[in-house]
Amino acid sequence: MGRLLAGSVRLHAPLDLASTLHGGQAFRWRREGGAWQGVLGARVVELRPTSDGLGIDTKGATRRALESYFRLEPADAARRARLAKDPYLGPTVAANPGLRLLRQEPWEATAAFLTSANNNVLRIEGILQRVAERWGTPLEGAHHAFPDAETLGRAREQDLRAVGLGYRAPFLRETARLVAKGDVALERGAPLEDAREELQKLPGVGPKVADCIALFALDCDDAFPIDRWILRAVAQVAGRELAPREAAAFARDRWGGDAGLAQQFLFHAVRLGASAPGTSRLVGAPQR
DNA sequence: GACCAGGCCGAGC
DNA sequence: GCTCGGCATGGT
Repeated sequence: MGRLLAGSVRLHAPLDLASTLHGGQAFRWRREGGAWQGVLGARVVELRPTSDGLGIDTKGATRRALESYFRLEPADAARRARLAKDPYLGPTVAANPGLRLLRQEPWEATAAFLTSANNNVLRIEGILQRVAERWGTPLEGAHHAFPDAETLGRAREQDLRAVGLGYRAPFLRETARLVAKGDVALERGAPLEDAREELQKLPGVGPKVADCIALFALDCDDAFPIDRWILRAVAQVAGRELAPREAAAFARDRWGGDAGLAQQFLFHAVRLGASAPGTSRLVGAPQR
């Protein structure tokens, strides 16, 4: 399978594939033995840690594409260094050098996080897989490209419901139509407030989903998506319960333009804690 | 059989 | 402006 093997690239950077690709940012990567397989654009990509554990061997994508997707860039390193000095977040940052923010394709991220509303990660993954299998272009290895907005805008609502979208089916369909028509632009480079306003024109996209799209696809590094998990994590940092609006202000004050990456560390830490009873406290949080 | 999941929408104040 | 109920679905 020459196409899958093409573009072999070795990355030398701390890159924890499990926490990054399976940590609530992206939903279409699959672990195959010791490797992770997914789709970037129209190409199947395979990622495998090197035997020394210090790098990643990749197939199917260019170095440029991978460095963009995993944000292997100076600005990210600087962000990490600043967060490492945060008294609460520092130990978590130091303990997880390979946890990264992703720069995903905007339309797929929009569809994915619209699907994520009031849903859980396992179901989101299943739904998006079925959407890709049903409407996406087949690729090698039983993978599929994610269907474009025009295609999903033409899908029948009952078919979208049948893959598990439930009441989100008409939202996804109408959102796809608006994006396909160009009525709503999914473009990088706009300030967070502008991106949020534009994204929330889409049905099924509210403040939280808009922040996820802005952070994980549109380069809004100050976006701070607040879900139930993050609210719990921020409460730990702040030492008291906060309303979502207060939590947003807290994050803005404390982490500013680094809030998005801070959020990913918080999400990782608090979810890890939830799956390991007795360790829910953030690494480095004060004893109370 | 509740309750929860990376919430949003529309109705009623 | 705000709060609140409803909502598809599948797993604990």
